[in-house]
Amino acid sequence: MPRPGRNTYSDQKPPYSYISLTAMAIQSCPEKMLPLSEIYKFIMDRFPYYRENTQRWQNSLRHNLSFNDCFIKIPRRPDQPGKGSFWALHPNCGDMFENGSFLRRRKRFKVGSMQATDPLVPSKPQDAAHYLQQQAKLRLSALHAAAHLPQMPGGYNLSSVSQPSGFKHPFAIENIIAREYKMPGGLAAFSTTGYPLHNQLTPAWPHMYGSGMMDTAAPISMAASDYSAYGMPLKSICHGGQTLPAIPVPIKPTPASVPGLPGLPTHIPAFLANSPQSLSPTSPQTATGQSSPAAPGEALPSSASLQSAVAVH
DNA sequence: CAGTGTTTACAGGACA
DNA sequence: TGTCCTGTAAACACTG
Repeated sequence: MPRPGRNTYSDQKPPYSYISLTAMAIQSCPEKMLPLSEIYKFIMDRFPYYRENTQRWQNSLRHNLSFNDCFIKIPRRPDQPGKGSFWALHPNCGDMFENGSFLRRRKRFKVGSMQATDPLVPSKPQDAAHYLQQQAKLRLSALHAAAHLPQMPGGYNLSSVSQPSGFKHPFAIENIIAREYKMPGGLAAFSTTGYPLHNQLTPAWPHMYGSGMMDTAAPISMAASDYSAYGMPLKSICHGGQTLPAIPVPIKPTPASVPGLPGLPTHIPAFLANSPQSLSPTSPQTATGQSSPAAPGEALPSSASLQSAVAVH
């Protein structure tokens, strides 16, 4: 396991498998699905190690996408031209890494043999893709609606519409990082002195740092809502932005999920959502819900809000 | 033609 | 030690 340097081991290989990296990329996007090129971009933005030998690791990554059932290919629709499909995580693949290691999975995710995590989630890839696309539609509508919701006094407090259960997908960078906090020995320092998330994020995610998305006190603005957590305009991800599939997808529905809208919005990784300070192990990033910052991820409406939002549309 | 997606093969490491 | 997972390479087909 590579040991992070004092401030970074940016040029060393990250302690994540391609599956982890890909899952991170997908999870980091509020739409919970990304085209291959955006997955590449995410990894290269965040991990300088992968800015070299691109052909090698990108081939490996593509191999993983095709080979592993935990990734689902979601075809573009006619109104979203472009090359390649979107890739999403299978809704039931949530606990592959529950052994705490993101280098090696506890077990390989197989569609046929997987545990029925959620009866509402189709197990067949095609059905799952369709399911994800439907969820995406709902999410996009919700995002759109949320962006036009009237401002709450003192600003639109997104935490009030965030997932109440605080569920975090195991693939979320937030969880990956958090897990590493708990790791004894080497990786203990990883998250604090390891990847320079802040340093890398700052230039790479100007919209967050610049628009108040990362500012715990700043209300979410319309401008901010126009941008995904990916640091690029939602419109560009959504290819026109009106109907497109790219909406976040629930990985594991929460008990709070509304029937009919299983597990709707989940979250956005905290590293996208929180200020750099909150990456500290001692930071109260766990205080999600109440004082939770108006993070892009938390910006997703709750299931109930979603329903009404969708209904409005 | 470049990018994307699929498949096969093999080596190496982790784990039971 | 055998099995499983991961990483890598390569060939090939498809598509915009």
